[in-house]
Amino acid sequence: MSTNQKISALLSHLAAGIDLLGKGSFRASGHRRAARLLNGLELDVADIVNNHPEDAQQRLEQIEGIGKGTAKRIVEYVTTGSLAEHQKMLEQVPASVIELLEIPGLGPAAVRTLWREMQIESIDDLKRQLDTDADALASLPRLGKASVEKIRRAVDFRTKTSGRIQLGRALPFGEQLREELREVPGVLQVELAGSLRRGRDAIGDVDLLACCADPEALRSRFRELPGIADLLSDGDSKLSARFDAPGGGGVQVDLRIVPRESWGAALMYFTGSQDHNIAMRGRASRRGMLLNEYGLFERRVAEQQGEDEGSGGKAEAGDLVVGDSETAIFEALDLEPIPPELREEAHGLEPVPDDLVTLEDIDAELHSHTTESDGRLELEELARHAIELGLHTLAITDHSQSSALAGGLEPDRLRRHIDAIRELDERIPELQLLAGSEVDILPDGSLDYEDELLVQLDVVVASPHAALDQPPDVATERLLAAIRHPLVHIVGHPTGRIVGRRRGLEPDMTKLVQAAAECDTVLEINANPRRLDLRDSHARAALSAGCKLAINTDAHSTRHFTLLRYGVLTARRAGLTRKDCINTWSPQQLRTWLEEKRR
DNA sequence: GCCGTTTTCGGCCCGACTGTTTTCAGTCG
Repeated sequence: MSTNQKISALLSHLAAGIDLLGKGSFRASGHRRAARLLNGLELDVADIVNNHPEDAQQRLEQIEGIGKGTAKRIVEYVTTGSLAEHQKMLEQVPASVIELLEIPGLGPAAVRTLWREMQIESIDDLKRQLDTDADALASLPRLGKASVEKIRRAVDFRTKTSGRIQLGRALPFGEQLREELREVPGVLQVELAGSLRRGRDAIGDVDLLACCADPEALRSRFRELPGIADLLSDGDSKLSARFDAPGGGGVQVDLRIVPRESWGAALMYFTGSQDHNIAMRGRASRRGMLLNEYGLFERRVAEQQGEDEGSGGKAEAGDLVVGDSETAIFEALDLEPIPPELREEAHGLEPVPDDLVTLEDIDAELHSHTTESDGRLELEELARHAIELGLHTLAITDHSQSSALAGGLEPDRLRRHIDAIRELDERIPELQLLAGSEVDILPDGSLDYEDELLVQLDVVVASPHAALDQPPDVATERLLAAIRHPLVHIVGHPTGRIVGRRRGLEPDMTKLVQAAAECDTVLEINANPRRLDLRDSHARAALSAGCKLAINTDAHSTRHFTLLRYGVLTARRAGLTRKDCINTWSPQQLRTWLEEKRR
């Protein structure tokens, strides 16, 4: 974890403690806001504190959203390694009590009651109480039989699933539900919303938005969807259920039914992010308008009755300006439409480059495997498939010798493989076939083949595969060595993380992206949804340092080519444009770069 | 906690749904 992330986690935790102690919910949400901001911040606050010890506090306060309090806490954490206020909070609230807030349906008030009235201090305590004497729980103030059953189901659900779901599983699942609902007679629109629409690498639940001439037909179809396990709420405009997700585990799905005239406002509202919505509302407000999930309205100040007169009325919605289309709302607020992927705090309401990369722009795959190492397809099958997909360039990059389990090639076998690739390239003029290798970056930063062999390859993708739990400073040097190696073109899945499973390397990204920009070495966004590595925030940092990026599927089979869209979503979240994405280049432009990079 | 062409103090997104109440608090997104 970077320092930013560590402080962010501490502030979130502190916020939860403040909530439980009842010490002001606005203070708590202020901490949460600062935590979110730090998490998405490109620059490293530790650098600011270390490089400018005399005026670090003032420099930090320059950052929008960081005030005196947070600046002070950042300095304290970087210089001492802890936060006194957080320690003090932990003396009053056990960490295991804070964990209870992770159970859906349990908020600060309920957790406080469980803790104070029944000495329930952990999820295990809660499970035990549910098993032995659930009635005692039901007798607590503002609880009851129905609430307790809800909590029981939520606790069971939690033990079955591990939090967020990878985008690669959630998106096809959400799309399938969307198609089922689109078949309901009278349906006008059904769309995915939430973090799924924004293309985040992992999502907490699936949000669906619909409008329909016959809402009851839609509601009853939803209640009967295959895989539904538990209907959580069942109102006129909002239904919510837990589903058994494909491949085990479960996922919560929310369906909201909105009036047609509010479609755009509702889609915008439920797509988020929260920070984006707040920024949009703020912009509307400054322009004398009011934005909510029903539309963009003229703002009218309500006349106050009686004694309150003169104390300033509450703003309320006047005439509808626009509501049925997202684009129209952006335009009414003098903004170019912002695609869902960029509706995050890191992007703000900045203009969007008009050549933001799209799936259709990608014409080259620069990282793929054949049966020669651990791929499923023979060389020629793979090449033919690439042609069917309309690619003009395919790099064959089988594993190097150290990846023994993946059938990595010893030097002699690689030499023969290069010959086979070149021979095939001659035979199929419609595809530019590149002879490459995915060379292991060994733990010490050296590469898995001698330069004499590497130089014979058209393209070298260097990737870390082992020792992925190295300390950050060792990982930084290891990856820097690969980035600076004159024969390396691309660094593949640079951190080796697996979404939600393996943290992977945690190098100093600022140093890596600077070096990559200087050496003209390309960093990969590995499109496999298990990886999505570089992740969005790292890719954004790379772009602002002036790096070029590749989006590769790392294909081991035909199915893997379909994963490209996840890489593109991640790239768009970082703001990647066509010109900075080498997979969009022409065959000649690519060939020229590959050769000139080595001069 | 943060912020300021409505404010340096007093606001902070706000509506739907549920369950426990008997008019509303808590939770969620």
